[in-house]
Parts: sequence; structure tokens; C-alpha cells
Amino acid sequence: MNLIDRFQIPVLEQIALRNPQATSLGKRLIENSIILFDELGFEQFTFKKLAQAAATTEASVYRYFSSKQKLLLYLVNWYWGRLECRLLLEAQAGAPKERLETALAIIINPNSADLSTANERRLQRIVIHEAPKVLLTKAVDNDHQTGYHQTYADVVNFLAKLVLDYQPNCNFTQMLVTTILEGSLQQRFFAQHLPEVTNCSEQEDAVYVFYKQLLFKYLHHE
Amino acid sequence: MNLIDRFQIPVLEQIALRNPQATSLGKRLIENSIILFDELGFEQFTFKKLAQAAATTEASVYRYFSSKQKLLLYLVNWYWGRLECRLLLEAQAGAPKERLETALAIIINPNSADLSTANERRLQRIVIHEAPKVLLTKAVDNDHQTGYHQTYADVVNFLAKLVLDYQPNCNFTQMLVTTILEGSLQQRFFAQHLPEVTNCSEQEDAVYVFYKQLLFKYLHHE
DNA sequence: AATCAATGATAGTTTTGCTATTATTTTTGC
DNA sequence: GCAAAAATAATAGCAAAACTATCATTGATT
Repeated sequence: MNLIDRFQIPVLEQIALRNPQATSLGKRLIENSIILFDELGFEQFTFKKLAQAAATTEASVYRYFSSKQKLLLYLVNWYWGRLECRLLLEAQAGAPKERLETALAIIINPNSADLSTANERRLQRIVIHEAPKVLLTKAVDNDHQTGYHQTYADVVNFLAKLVLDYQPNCNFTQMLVTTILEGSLQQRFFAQHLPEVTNCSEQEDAVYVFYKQLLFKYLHHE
Repeated sequence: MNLIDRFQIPVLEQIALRNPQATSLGKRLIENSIILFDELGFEQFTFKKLAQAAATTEASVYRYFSSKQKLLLYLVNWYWGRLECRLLLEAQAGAPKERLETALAIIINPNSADLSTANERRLQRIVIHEAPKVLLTKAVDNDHQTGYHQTYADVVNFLAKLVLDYQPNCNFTQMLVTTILEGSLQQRFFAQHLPEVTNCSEQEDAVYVFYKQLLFKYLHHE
């Protein structure tokens, strides 16, 4: 077990009814839900299909997650949690500018270490395609109060701190960070599905180049 | 009937089974769906509830829209179509910089003319909260091929042209435009529901100030 | 007056999301 | 190693949502 897998993400235990990482069935559910969410999308995904894929029953799935929304929320939090972990490990040393560049690379670069496995790549696709569906809900205020979006907020605030270390005069730190964070994910979607509204081919990493320019040009002018 | 209401949005007729603007029932459906999508959200919205609100039957609703996804797509296209119309009317004259500033104000400013009615404000909230749910779907490639997202692409490309008029050396025009377009909508959501990841209060228009800075700082450096 | 399109009224189907119950297996404490 | 407890399987069932179908009625057109 490597460092990143030992990183605890506190939110996760609140979202699930019981810890899926602790049992063999639980792990099977997570594995298969990542595959199914990726392949079917949120709308076509059902607990019945998940149960079938994980060789269990619908009722058993409900003992781990009270709804498919919660399950997706669990996966999304896992993504942000691991990203936060990588940021803490890799973007803590060096000069402010260097740390900011490292952080940006971690957030945006698709060729980085944590996308090395098929599941990690699936997980990022899930975040890109499905995450808004558990954020843009009438339940968002309750969810947020319960802490279900705290990991995301933590990532934003970690990055905001890096920005302020580099450029203490920056006025709209969080807006800058979320613009880059959300924008870079969105560009990947556009690149694949609405190519005429973006100018990034997925190979040469135009997304990284653009957002790096955007970030540093904005900060240099302050 | 003012100028903007006479502007034809070609996509709309393809999305609906029959033109809802042409009949009294159709208009009632549109009116009430705007209210209901806004108040219930996409998930809780049903054709049964819409039928009840518009004093008709579920079957009749299905004669106008084949699904609630299509109805939402219709409303979202309407939003972008009207925005495109305003851009064409108001951002065509003057120096490139001036036109770009006007366009930005049209896109971002919530106090502008087209948000004067309650329904227009509802429509913008719907675009903010619900639009991703008909974009981030497994049907997106089909939808896009059918032209269901063309109005959005048109808006993006209109803005991209303004950017290029102002700064012909800009490399990532579309990425810049979508970043601002999507970002500014998202900030309104954050402001209301996850205030700690943004720094805009909704009153003094920080969103406009920030994205204007971001845009022009990026372009001046080219 | 006859016709045709739009709407109303009603019913029915399938799927999803979820709950409940009981049986069986597995784990845990002693 | 055994009893108790917990987890899971197996199965059934319900309410609502998302449609589809049918036929009667109204209302506009010519």
C-alpha cells in the first residue's frame, strides 16, 4: 500500500452507510461502480445493474449506500481527496512560484502518476461527466452543511493559499482557483464532445498550457 | 413585441414536436415549465406536475415534448438564443475593445435588460442549475450532431470572433471564451450554495469585475 | 355541414428506486 | 469449538416516473 492509498478522507465515512473499503463486497461495489458509472453514465446506472456486476443483490447495495447519488458523491469525494493528498505531498516544498506550478500540473496534467491505472482514468472521467449532477441539486445546501462537499472546498482553499503565497495582492483568489479547476475539467469534455467550442486536442496538453498562461498572466498584473 | 422576441432561434423547432410558441397551450407549458424547473429542479420536475400546473394532461405535454430532457434543452437553447440576439444587436458597433467590453457585460451582468422580468431571472437560474444535466449525457454526441447545442456553439464563436478582432494573436480563443462563459455562471451557483469557494457577493458585481480583469490581462500579454 | 387537427380523459406498461422479510452464511466473542 | 451477532442472499412487493395507446370531444378551416 503506497502513501496515497493510506491517506484518510474523513468525509467518505459519513457518506456511506458502512465503509466499503473494509469488506470484500464493499470493494467489489466500488470497483464495479467506477466501471459502470463510466460506461453507462449517471442516468443509466442503477443499483440493480451494479448488483449484477458485483455478483450480489440490490438490497445488499443499499446497505452500503442509501442512493446512487450518495454513491457518486462518495466516488467524487474520493477523487478530490486523493488530489488533495497529492497536493499536500508534492506541492509543499520550494519557492511559491514553483509550488504553484507543481500544483497546477497535478490538477490539470492527465499524464501524471495518479492517472496511471485504468480506474483512475475512469474516476476522472466520472468527475468530468457526472460530478455536476450531485452538486447542482436542490439538496446541495443540506449536503454542504453535512460536509459532503468539504473535500472539494479544502482543495480550493489549499490552492487559494498557494496563490496568495505567490501573489499576496490577489483579490479574487477563490474565483481564480475554481475558474481554473472547473474550467480545465470542462475543456476535456468539450474536447471530446463539442470540439468546435474549444481549441485543445487531447494529446499535446493545450489545457495545461492555456491555464498556466491564464493564471500567471493574471497574477503578474496585480 | 420587441426586437428580441422576434428573433428566431432555428434549433427550437427541431427540439419540440410542435412549436409551443404558436398555441395557447404551448405558451402555458413554457411559462409553467420555467417556473417548475426553477422551483423543483430537474430531478423533481415531472410532466405530471407540469400538466397539473398548466391545467392540461400528461398526454398533451408529450405532444409538445418527447421528454423532460428535450423540454429543458428547449429552454436552455432559448436562453442562449436570446443572448446571441442581444450580442448581435448590441455588440456590433464601436472599436474592438468597446465591443468586447459590451459583450462581456451582456454575458455576465445580472442587472441587464434581459433579466428584467421574473421569468428571465428564472431562466438564468435554470441555465445555471440544470443546463449541465442535458449536456453531460451519453446522448451528447447524438444531440450535438442533430444541432441541439448549436446555439451555444454560435454564442461561443461569436465571442471568439470579438476576441480575435481585439487581439489577433490570441491562441486559445475558444478556451478563453468558454472559461469565462461557464465560469461566470458557476460563480453565481457557488455564491449562493458554496460561498467559501468563491469571493463574490451577489450585490456588488465581483463576477463581472473579476472576469473582465482576467480577460484583458490575458489578452494584453499576448 | 363536413373535416381535420388539437386537446381531454382515461388506462395501461415498464422501469426505477426503495423497503421489508426471512433464510443463510460468515464473523466474532468467549 | 460453540453460541451469538452481524452480514449477506433471496425474494417479494410498493409507489412513482416515464412513457404509450385509445377514443371521445372540441374547435377551427374550408
